[in-house]
Amino acid sequence: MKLKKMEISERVVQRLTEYLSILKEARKQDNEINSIELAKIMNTTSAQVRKDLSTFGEFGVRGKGYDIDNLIEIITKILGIDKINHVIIAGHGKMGEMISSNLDVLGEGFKIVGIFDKDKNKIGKTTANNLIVQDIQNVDEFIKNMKKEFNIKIDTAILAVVKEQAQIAAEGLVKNGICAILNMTTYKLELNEKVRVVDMDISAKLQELNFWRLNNTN
Amino acid sequence: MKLKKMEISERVVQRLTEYLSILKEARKQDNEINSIELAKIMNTTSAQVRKDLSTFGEFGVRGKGYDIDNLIEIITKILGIDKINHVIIAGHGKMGEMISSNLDVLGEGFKIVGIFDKDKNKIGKTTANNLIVQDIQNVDEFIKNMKKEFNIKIDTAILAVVKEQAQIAAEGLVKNGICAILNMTTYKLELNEKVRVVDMDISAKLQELNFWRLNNTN
DNA sequence: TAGATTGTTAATCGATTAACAATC
DNA sequence: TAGATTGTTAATCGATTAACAATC
Repeated sequence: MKLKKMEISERVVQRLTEYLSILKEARKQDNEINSIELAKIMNTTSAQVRKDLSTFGEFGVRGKGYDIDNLIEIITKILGIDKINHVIIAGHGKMGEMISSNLDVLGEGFKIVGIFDKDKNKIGKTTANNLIVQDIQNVDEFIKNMKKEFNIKIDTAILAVVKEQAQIAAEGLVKNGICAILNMTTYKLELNEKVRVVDMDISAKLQELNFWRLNNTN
Repeated sequence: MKLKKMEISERVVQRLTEYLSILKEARKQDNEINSIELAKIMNTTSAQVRKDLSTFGEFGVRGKGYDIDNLIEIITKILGIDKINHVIIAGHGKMGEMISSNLDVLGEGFKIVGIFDKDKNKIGKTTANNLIVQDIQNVDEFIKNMKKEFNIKIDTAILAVVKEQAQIAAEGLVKNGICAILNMTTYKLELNEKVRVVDMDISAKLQELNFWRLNNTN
């Protein structure tokens, strides 16, 4: 598979994840789909669907449409979830626990290999997925060890500490080689721009929703 | 406070929630902030900050900047979280449980007043916040009752069921008057366009993050 | 071949930013 | 008044969409 290399917008990547979810659902009914059908589910135009997909290559068949399995495979590769990506969780409060006891929420392509907290009462406890909560102080050692012993490079973390600890915890992770953070806190992280951060804030999303509920113009 | 009524873009509302979070943090240090400082934290331009805010009115003082408390109050009102918004949770699995036992994640302005599930083993159980999990079949009755007895109108729901049940559960909620849904599932809901849906999908966000990690051009 | 749908170009639309008059 | 920063206009940039040649 040849992928074009170019400037890709955040919007396109967001939609890519939506396409993937839709395609997996559509696959239950059919083998093929065209840009018109995809657009309808996405609430957009067929032109956008075709343009989005053509960002990465030519995956369709003129006169027919797209093979769903093929498209799923391609998007899966583009998102890098055709392989297992090793992830650590920083913070084993309610949110961290929810994830570690419900690994399905991560979807395919991700594996939690370490869970860290700074609370002495939590450290040493075994989690639902049979990992042991480790001292966040030892994250450095852990990452180095995973590399040395298993040749597993860990550069992604889910940040699920309390918001007061978010910045300091994130900085610690970055210091130890983490360059991708899923930020589950409300805190707006200020990090080296080389570090990728994706925010995932329930309260912010609820606020958005509430605004639209109150200003519904539909 | 006069608010201009006009077409407001989703981007602006998203940023509004970010401004609010930043302002609350900044308030710990200072009383005032200007568009340049705000822009720096937001990774954007001061022009955008001023334009965003001026969408809703004139809140700044030329030559000085913005009063943080004032701005917090205004944005809080714009987002409708100066009042309590009553919310129900549909689905009391790991995700629903995480929220109901960790109400802080909702932020200010939201109150969970009902929790529903279809699992007979869960119905009747008392949750961490002292609510009783109710049969999702009775959501209709519950909403009517809240209106009649307490004059509380419930139109927002957090959808935290398993993805296989997402569409059918959402349709049920909408039938009973819900018009705003925070969708915590991976399922792409297809509902009447009058219904506002905000998606909050961990796996999708992880996928996005993974893409950028792999294609880091920073 | 005729019909259908892609991939892509060009036109349109909307969002961001630069620049500056207004004004504290 | 001089200095600073807003609010807003106009210019720029980027994203969406319409339209159509390419082609299955």
